[in-house]
Amino acid sequence: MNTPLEQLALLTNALADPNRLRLLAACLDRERCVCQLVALIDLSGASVSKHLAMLKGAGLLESRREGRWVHYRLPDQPAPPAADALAMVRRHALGDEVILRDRETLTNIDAIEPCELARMQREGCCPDMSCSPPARANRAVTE
Amino acid sequence: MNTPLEQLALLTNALADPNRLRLLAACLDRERCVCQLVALIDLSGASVSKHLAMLKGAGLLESRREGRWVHYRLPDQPAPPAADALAMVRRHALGDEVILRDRETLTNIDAIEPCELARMQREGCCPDMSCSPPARANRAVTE
DNA sequence: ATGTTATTTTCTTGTTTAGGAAAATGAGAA
DNA sequence: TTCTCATTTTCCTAAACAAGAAAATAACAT
Repeated sequence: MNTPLEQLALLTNALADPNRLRLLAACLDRERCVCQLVALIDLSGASVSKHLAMLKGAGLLESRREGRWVHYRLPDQPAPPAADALAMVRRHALGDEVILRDRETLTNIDAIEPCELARMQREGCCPDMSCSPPARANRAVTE
Repeated sequence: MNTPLEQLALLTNALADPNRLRLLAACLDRERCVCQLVALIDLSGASVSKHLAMLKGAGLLESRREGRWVHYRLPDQPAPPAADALAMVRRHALGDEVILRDRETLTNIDAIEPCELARMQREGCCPDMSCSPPARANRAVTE
């Protein structure tokens, strides 16, 4: 579809944003629902969705719909340039402080069901999960 | 100086432009003078200079001054992320049509001394080397 | 010194991009 | 159906970017 040069520019352009790198890094070990990624990154859902679409357009992520939720994950068989790019991100982003903090936050997020998480976001509590202790922090906002 | 994440974003941003990829690819096998790169790419000298500065700022190129001419080349020991990026460019850009055509053009350009090349550019002949046969085409503008 | 010239920087303009708000879409639930 | 709601798209604004022209540097020539 594109010339290799344009393909490479598309790929690197998709990586050329800290928020997109964080989103991509968050999907490196498992698939993530959009609402989880919104909980992780301090951006509107619309912006997160657009960033994810860009990563998908570059062949760095795939998406899968499950009911109301959409999950993003690494491609089963990424094209060679994308595979190289992913390897580079793996090697050099995982040592970053922000990414490390993200990974901790994600373990908290993983402890919450997507529907609970979505409700918390709807009701405006802890958009960045800063109030959730390691165990699981879904009771504080229930009633 | 920067966090690894910012460093990676800086690096990928530097690669996220077809003209910059062409400039970088042109330096993959040997160092190149700015005037050679201006002869290769259809952009003003100012724009080429800015693109090169960006590649240099990302750690993908070094520069060396020799008299009036400035030569750009790959770093002796690129930082690990830059080294990975360069390997990626090597693997995936060198098959591109534009890059292949550039490499042919560069063999023509290499046959011309920098001072001749600069004079040709000054006097407005063949800014893209399209008139230079394989041997060396510097007489046509000499008179 | 003065001039010449290759490169860089500054300045300005048009295009692209990131971001949020609001409307639209898609998929369950009632 | 109608409602709810997660996600995407559209529309808009502000910041970032690419490009050339012109001014500023840097280095050699005279």
